[in-house]
Amino acid sequence: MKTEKVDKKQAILEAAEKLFCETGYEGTSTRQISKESGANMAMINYYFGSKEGVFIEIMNNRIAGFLSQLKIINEDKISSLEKLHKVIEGYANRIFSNIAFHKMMHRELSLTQRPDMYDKIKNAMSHNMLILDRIIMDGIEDGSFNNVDVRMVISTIMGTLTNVVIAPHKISQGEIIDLNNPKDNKLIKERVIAHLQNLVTVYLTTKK
Amino acid sequence: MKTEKVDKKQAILEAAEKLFCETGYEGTSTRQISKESGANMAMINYYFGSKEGVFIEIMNNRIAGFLSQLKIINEDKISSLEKLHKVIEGYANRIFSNIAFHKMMHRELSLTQRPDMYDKIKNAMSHNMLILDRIIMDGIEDGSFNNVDVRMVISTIMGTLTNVVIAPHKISQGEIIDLNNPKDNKLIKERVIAHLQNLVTVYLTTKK
DNA sequence: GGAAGTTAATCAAACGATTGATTAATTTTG
DNA sequence: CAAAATTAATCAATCGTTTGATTAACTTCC
Repeated sequence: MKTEKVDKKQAILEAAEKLFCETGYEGTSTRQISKESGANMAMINYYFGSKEGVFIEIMNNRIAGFLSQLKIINEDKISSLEKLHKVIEGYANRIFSNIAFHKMMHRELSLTQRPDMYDKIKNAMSHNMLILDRIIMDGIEDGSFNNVDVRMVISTIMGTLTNVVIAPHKISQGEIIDLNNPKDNKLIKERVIAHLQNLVTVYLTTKK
Repeated sequence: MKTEKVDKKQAILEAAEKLFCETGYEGTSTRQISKESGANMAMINYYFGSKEGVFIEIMNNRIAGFLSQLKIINEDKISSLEKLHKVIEGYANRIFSNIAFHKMMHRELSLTQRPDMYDKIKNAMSHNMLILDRIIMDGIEDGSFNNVDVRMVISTIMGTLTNVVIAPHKISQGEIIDLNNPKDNKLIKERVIAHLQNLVTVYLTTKK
């Protein structure tokens, strides 16, 4: 029996996300999406109205999941430093579990075009930055953190994570690191988590 | 007299760079480049062979300048920490003096497409990372630096700088930061330099 | 020195291919 | 049967590139 009953709508979304990640929004044609998803071209407009509609839906889905995660951490009854460690771990896990999408997000963020998308990503990011901001500020105010440049520390945390997944990876003892390889992915992820946690601990809590 | 003699070739390069930075490679048409530069469409292919030829020429020009800068620093007779501080300052100055191009570089780096361009950027980056690697390794070997995860420290330095210029900028005491505004640009640049220099000093030289 | 030859630079127009989108007809489904 | 889903065919618009012709400046040669 061939009751494959693959949801065409979902198939389009998945194919489009894959292609957008690989070749960018402009670099992906609706015909490619059609072929990759197995759906007829017209289905794209039938379900999403337009190519941009597909893009927006993908972004909305992803960002929705992004937002809810970190709120809980900030309400834990733990020290500011422990909160920070948890946030770093949470960020890293999310980014490393979908590197391609994270790349795409940054790509679209660096374009002045598509202002609605830019605003959406910007808002999602700002929200995350706000949580980090609050945690670090609390730590400074209760005296457990040094009086650092909060905004810059946030840039360091987020920038390091982004750089690790985007920047070209060097050879590690003769073998090329491939973040699509689950083993390498896990290894690098744990390395950057350990590094960042150690870094913020030293930088924020070392007394002069 | 109508000897305007504007170098069309240069005009195309400048217009294309501006447009590529603003709307991306795929998002920019040869007709736009033609209109913006005042040159006939055919001139693009006449001088550069193709649209991609223009892109490659722009990249080559920029990267060429990028490479020579940092070599000198590493040959100075100063401490590893001072070298590191100088490199951070050098990076920051270069990035902040041409933010749009730096964005474009990162955009193209996140695309698996256009492998020749990817390789070019990757090589340029790798070279810079190698210099940083050498400086930090030397510091570790002569005992002036802690035994840190060198690759991750490099990601932190480069990632922080990139994040500051790419990530959306928050409101600072009621006013929006605009890195195209020379005053804001200088301010933020000095902030991130001070932050990174302080960060690496604390992280690399603080004894446990 | 001036006619003849040669060159690079520039142009408008057109090329075939591809783009995102839409139509109208057909099939599937409830 | 009617509504929803799917299809092939087609749309106008735009894409990057190429063409053939023209201009203007410079060499070459007698």
